[in-house]
Amino acid sequence: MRVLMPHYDPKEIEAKWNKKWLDEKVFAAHDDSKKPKYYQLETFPYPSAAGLHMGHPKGYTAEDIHARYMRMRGYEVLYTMGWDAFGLPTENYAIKVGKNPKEVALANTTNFRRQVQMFGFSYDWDREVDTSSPEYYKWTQWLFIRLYKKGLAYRKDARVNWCPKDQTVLANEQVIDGKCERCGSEIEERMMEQWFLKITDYADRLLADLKGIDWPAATIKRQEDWIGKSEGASIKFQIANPKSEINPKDQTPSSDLSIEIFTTRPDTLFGATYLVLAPEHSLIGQLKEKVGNWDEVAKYVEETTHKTDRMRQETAKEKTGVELKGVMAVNPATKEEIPIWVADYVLGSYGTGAIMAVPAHDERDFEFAKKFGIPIREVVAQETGIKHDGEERRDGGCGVIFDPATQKYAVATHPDGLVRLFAGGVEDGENMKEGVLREIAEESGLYDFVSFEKVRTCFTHYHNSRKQVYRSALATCFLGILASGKQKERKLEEHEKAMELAWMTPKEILENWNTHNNEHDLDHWFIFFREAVARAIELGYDKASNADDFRAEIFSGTGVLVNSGEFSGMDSEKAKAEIVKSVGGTMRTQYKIRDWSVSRQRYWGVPIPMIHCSKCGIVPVPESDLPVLLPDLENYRPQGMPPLASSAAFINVKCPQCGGDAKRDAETLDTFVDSSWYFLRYPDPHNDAAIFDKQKVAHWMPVDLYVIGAEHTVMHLLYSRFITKFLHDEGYVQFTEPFKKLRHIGLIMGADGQKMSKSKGNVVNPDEIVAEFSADVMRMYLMFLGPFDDATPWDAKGILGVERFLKRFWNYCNGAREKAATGAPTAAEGSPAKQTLHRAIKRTGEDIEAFKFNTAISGLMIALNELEAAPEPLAPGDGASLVKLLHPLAPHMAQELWSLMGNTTYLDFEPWPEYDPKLIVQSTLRIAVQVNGKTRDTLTVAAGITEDEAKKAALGSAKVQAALGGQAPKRVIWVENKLVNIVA
RNA sequence: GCCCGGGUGGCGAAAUGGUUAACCGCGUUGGACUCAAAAUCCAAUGGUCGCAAGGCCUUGAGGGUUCGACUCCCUCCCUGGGCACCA
Repeated sequence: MRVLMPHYDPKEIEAKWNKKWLDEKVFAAHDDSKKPKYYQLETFPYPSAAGLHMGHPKGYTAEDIHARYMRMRGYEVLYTMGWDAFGLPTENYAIKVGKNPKEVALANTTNFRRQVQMFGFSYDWDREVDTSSPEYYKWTQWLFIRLYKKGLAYRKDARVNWCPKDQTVLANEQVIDGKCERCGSEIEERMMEQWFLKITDYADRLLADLKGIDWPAATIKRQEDWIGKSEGASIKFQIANPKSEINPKDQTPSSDLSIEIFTTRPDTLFGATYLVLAPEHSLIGQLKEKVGNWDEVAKYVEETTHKTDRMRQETAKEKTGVELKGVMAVNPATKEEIPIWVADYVLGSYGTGAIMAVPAHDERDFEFAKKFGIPIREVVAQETGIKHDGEERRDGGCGVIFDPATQKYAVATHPDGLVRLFAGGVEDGENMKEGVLREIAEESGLYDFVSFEKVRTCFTHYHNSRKQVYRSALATCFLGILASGKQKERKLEEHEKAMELAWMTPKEILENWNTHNNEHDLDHWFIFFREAVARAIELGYDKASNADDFRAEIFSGTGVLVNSGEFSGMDSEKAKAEIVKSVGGTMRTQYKIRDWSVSRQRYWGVPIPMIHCSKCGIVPVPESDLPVLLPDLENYRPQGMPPLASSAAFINVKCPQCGGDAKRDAETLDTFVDSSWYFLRYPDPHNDAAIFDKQKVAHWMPVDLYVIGAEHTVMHLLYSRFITKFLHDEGYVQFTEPFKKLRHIGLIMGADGQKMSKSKGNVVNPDEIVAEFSADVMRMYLMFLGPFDDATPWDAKGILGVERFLKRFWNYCNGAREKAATGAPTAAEGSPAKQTLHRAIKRTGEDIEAFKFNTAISGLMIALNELEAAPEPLAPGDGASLVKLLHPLAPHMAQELWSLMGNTTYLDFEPWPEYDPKLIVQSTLRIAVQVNGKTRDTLTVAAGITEDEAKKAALGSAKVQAALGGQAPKRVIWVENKLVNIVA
């Protein structure tokens, strides 16, 4: 008898179930459900004219799998869709096709809705939101007014990023490499009065609350970097009365003028040899009368402030600046007068716009000081070697001697074949330089130098092997340039008798001492020598060595203070607070994050609900008058001024406060404001009396799982966190973090491994794939391609494997059902087929929870392969379990199979099958037998074998004996249920 | 320059200290069915030497730790992404 199997027709099946799911509102989330809640959020799309790109269905499929799985696990799942419909691309597209943005947006969302419904995503469609609808943006405006009333929305004249093509201002985050994120035009900078949101007030909390949320570590780090917390100090430098007589007419007392700087390294204060003001610094103007070279300064300020950040960055390699001649500042630690410069390597927008420059310990200051010949004073000695208890202190120094005549360096050679620098301790009554000169003369006889100058200081820990003591020393290195080869008679101590003077190239020297430095005793010599060679090259004496191999490097780490008055000898970290205190400075925390610029001079956005009155100033629109509707405009194109300004009907209004003539704000809000709170609306999407019902939000929030593209790691997430904290402070929500768990979607690349883009011609259209295969096949293939958060290329052939699997799955399930109906025997308790099923139950559930969809699918493929090979089909109940496993991944087929089994329910509310741990345990095990870590045999043994039995069996293996070759085992290692390793 | 990922067959990838690394799938080769093709099914498929049995080699390169390393540590190379004068 031939069984007539139902034909698998995905088009029909998918259309049928998609319609039923929608019509019967199967996935409506019930506020009053007794089940535990689970809120799943996915980035609501920006509905572009191009329709879904591959990234959308990839992320949405993962969420849908998870949502359906959670429903089967007994959760009441809130899972929704909405549209981030305001924004520039829609407006630009509308301009291009000569239509109204509203019309374009409607067509786009309609197309997006059709597409996502085609995939069968299990959304609660009654909760759909659209940021461009007045019902939604009424509350965006309300939120803005609340922020304003708390002083968190304010206007300031600011340098803004202006996109000449889009005719609008962009947030810093929307400028990529100096170009507009959207259209790629080169950004200009303009001064303009703008609305800002004071996110900086929340910087500390935005940083602190990153602890304890389940987000990818890299995303947390990027948020931390963006917030950019620095602990430091601000210190005032008094301006001294001019020393010179450049401008004798200037009688203003200058003692009350001071420059406040911010530094993270107050420990280096004694090394501050000049100050730098940013070109924007207000003090520059105040000093006009005192500055001797005002014209030059003014010209520099003019030039640099008109440079955009982009242009500053492009010329960043070369430092520029002008000294304010005739004005000096007083270093509060050394009381020394130091020059003041204006230079654009200091940013006006960070800290106080002024710095103390410490060229010895800051890369940028070093570069600048070298270029302009400003003194470099070392105040931190690098610590080298390994610290030991009971060290004795003995300071000393060493010399690197260069002979220009032979282009070689002098070192001391010893019978042990190693080389050392000439070095020694300082004796009473000597300073460091004298001591080192004396030691060199005694040890090498050399004394006739053109120059002998200090190179670098280190604080070193070492072991004196001759005296068997641990020592620490402040060690100073000098570079001596030989004038002549004249030598005095050497005066060597007993232990130095074998020492010889040798001349070598740097390469030879480094090769010789690098080999025996096991205690790190000579780390400082290594630093000294490299630095001395770099100096010799720089001074023009050493012409043979390669400047790239020996580049002068400043030390910017922490260490032991030197040349720092009473603080000398202290640990630089510990000295920070004390130095700040001693000069009357204050410890202070600084952030990189800037306030959020939200004004946009475009049409297609939320009108800013503010009124400008000539009498009352800025007055918010009364909440009862919200929403301020976006008017329909004939000409909405930007023309350098906001489009709304051209509409007299919109712009002219009576002041709500005084009743006089006033004007509405003509700008619209950045779309990131729209999307910074949409997740709070889904729990109560149709509320007309409030932004949301507190109870409903308290019930559903926070979001349990948010799946989002990795491109949103900074802006959207930071803004959403900010708004959440604000609403918390206002008493609207009781949590402070909106998203408990976050997962990122890896890109789907083109077949060529490149990002999909129209210009590369490697774009794959989801509509076409679904038409050619089916929604279920496409869902499964998107998940099967690779790990969810990895970028993986789309392989047009690979999808065939998934299609074959689903067809086989269909045939197997129907075949098994019909065979069982004929009364044929089915897989019994304990049979291999039954074991296969239970292993699959375990694996599928675990992998879905861990977002390992590729291995979940692979596991089901393995299971199907085994089931097809099994002699008997699964019994009907077990077949039902198998169908349930498929359901989250390919819901249309699973639901159809479920229905063919005679069920009338929806699988989403059927319980996920439980696996029986007893069925998963194997009765026999395969144990690896290794000899010296190489597997030589495998044994099949009964489960629960003891260590002794296993070892005995392993040693009895002929292969093992052959591999041992007669050697007696030294040791036998047993790893339970896994292997025996015989070490011979 | 700095900070994160990543490098495994012809391809997408599994395995994150333990059963001779490569599961699952794509592709390829051979076979069955067919007049033929598609579809489907069966078998083979890391490299290398060998008629074979079998041996040797293999997770970017080199070192190290370990009884045992794709997995942990160090150095380097390549690659994707982020930040980039933030004092």
